[in-house]
Amino acid sequence: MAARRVTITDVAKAANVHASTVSRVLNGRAELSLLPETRERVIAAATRLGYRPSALARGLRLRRTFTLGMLVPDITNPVFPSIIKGVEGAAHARGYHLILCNTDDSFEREASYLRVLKEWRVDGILIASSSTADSTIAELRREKFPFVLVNSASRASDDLAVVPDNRQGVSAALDHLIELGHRRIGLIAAPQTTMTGQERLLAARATLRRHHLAHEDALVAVADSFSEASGYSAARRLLLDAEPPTAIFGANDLIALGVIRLARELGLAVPGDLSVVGFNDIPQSELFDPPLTTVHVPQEEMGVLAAALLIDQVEGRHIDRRRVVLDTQLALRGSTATPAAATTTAMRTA
Amino acid sequence: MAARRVTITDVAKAANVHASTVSRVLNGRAELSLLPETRERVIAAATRLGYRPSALARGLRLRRTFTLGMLVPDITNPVFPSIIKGVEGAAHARGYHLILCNTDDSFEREASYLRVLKEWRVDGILIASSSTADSTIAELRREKFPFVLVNSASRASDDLAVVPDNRQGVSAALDHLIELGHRRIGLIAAPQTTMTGQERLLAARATLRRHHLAHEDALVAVADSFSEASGYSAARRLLLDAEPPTAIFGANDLIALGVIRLARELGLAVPGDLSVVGFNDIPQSELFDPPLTTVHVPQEEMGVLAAALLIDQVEGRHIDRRRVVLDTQLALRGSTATPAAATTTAMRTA
DNA sequence: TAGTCGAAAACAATCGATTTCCGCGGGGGG
DNA sequence: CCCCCCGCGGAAATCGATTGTTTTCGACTA
Repeated sequence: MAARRVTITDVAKAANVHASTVSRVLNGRAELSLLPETRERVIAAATRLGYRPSALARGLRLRRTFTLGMLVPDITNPVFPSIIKGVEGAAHARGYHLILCNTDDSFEREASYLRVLKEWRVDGILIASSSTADSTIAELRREKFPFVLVNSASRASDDLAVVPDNRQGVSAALDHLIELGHRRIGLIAAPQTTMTGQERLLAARATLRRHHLAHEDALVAVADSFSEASGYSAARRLLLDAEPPTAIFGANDLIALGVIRLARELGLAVPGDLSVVGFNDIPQSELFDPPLTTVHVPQEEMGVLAAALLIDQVEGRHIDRRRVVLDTQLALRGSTATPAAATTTAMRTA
Repeated sequence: MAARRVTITDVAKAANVHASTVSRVLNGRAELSLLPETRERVIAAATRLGYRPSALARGLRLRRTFTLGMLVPDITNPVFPSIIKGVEGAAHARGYHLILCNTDDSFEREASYLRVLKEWRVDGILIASSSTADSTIAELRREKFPFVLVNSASRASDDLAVVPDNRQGVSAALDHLIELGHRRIGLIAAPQTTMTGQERLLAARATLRRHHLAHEDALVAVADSFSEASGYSAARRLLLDAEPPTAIFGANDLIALGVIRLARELGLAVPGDLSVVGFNDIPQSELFDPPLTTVHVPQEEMGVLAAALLIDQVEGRHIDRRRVVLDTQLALRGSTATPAAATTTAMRTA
């Protein structure tokens, strides 16, 4: 198959020196006393032969790979590409690259990938996979393996993490609905096996309580996953009820889009008959029908910060904030309106 | 730092055998005459110590890593996550994993990542990066390095590739517009430095010619990239013209969305004043305002097939079709209508 | 009883780098 | 004149696995 790669020994032979000398020339620290002439000869030989050191051999010897692993629950959820882009950019800028693993929301694959990443001796791991089993993280923690949580935190507050301010975001979203005059507000929570799911639901309930609004069970549905399909079927449980809500808060944008899809199928106008708010502000949010009102999260920045945090840890730099919480901001768009508008707008859809 | 990993020697010591014996027990082929008792002892020791072989060491020795590399031009373009998901799933099922690299449409990063992937001795490379410099591919070809092109082909027809049928797709899209009665059809092409860009523009021109329609230069704009922003600014050049088109075909969905965004800003109703068609059928296409009429491409399947093709090549299996061309299908949705509707619908928007 | 055979497991080379430890030769100081 | 030190670069160990070759040892046969 592929032509034999050129090794350090080949270069050494070509330059008439020992392999160790080649190594010294190519990555010796500041002037290890090498004859400039030798240095040049080696470099010439290396470039002439197109020498590229084997990352495998180097990693084995150095016990470092300059590689980060990243676990993502579902790459087709548009939040993640943005985060990944941030991570990737920051990592690249600091000389690291990324092995990306899509766990498909499966515990099993998550565990399997985690093993693989360790077998590859990645220098650190980024976990965006919100369903991460606590035992998995606990193991990393126990082994003192460098890792950073992105987008979703863990229970243990001294794990390194970069997360959006869920409480603030959720609260802003619900305040907005309430201010518009909504009283029957439905909540579609994300799976309660995830921290994100728990936090957002908790924050939502707290906000409703603060406004002295009932939050009956009939107004809360828990989606099976962070996907549009799950949002759709969870929404069924709220909207087919005898007394449906006039507004729904979805734990993320895909869930909110699922709600909108169902609403459309049921002939409900959004926002006329039903206001919908999401969370994340995924790309193209303002091009949806209607443009999605949602909680903006600085996704790419989150990725950048997470990568920086991880690399700092890997390189043994001092870390002053173990948990970075990013401000969110409500993006007001077209999917929310006063409940009163219901009748007039319904006409158009009918 | 992390506790020292347990190595094969540790297991050997614990089981009171030689390291080579451990290796044979753990991955020796069918019965190399090992005492069952020894076998059990080794396995017990390995599991007790939680032994995980070092992929680095094994890769070095085996000259195989069971790892594939993948180059993607822009992970935030929603086509790619779907493709990646397919690739990842298929690879995982066959015991491979994926190093994903986002080239950000930069030649330089592409070349840099390609080097990195080779340094890591990935077994093969998937290239979805449509702007791939021919020289880059030529090098892979010369070195007989296994690679497969996904989503965009190369000029050399015997490179392995899995691509959508651009000609068929484009033709269907334009046939549809023409059938609706459009005569002034604008084309927003993708960068002509990419094969995809060239093919789709060529196919579009051929289709217009087949219908005996003029395709003046004023009706063709070339976007700088496959992004919404580029689509937006390219659209300016067509829509601010004295005699703007009544329909626009965008070389991909993001470009089409850029057109729609501009149209909206200009107060043009879509599809009333302007019909828009895209290409790819990215997720959530039917939730846009208006739901996007676009050429459906089986994205995940493309990824699955590409991974299978690459692995077949890597494993030396026989390959019967070097280029797999997948059928596309026009997804008729709300962004296209007869040009006549222009006046009536314009009212609503105004 | 000596010799042969074969199963079981140890030995050692190898993959391709990095790095510690030395050796060699020459210059300077005592 | 001898010794020490320093600059340069070679030798060899090491990282953690895999695998071809030997060794060991017990059993069986002549």
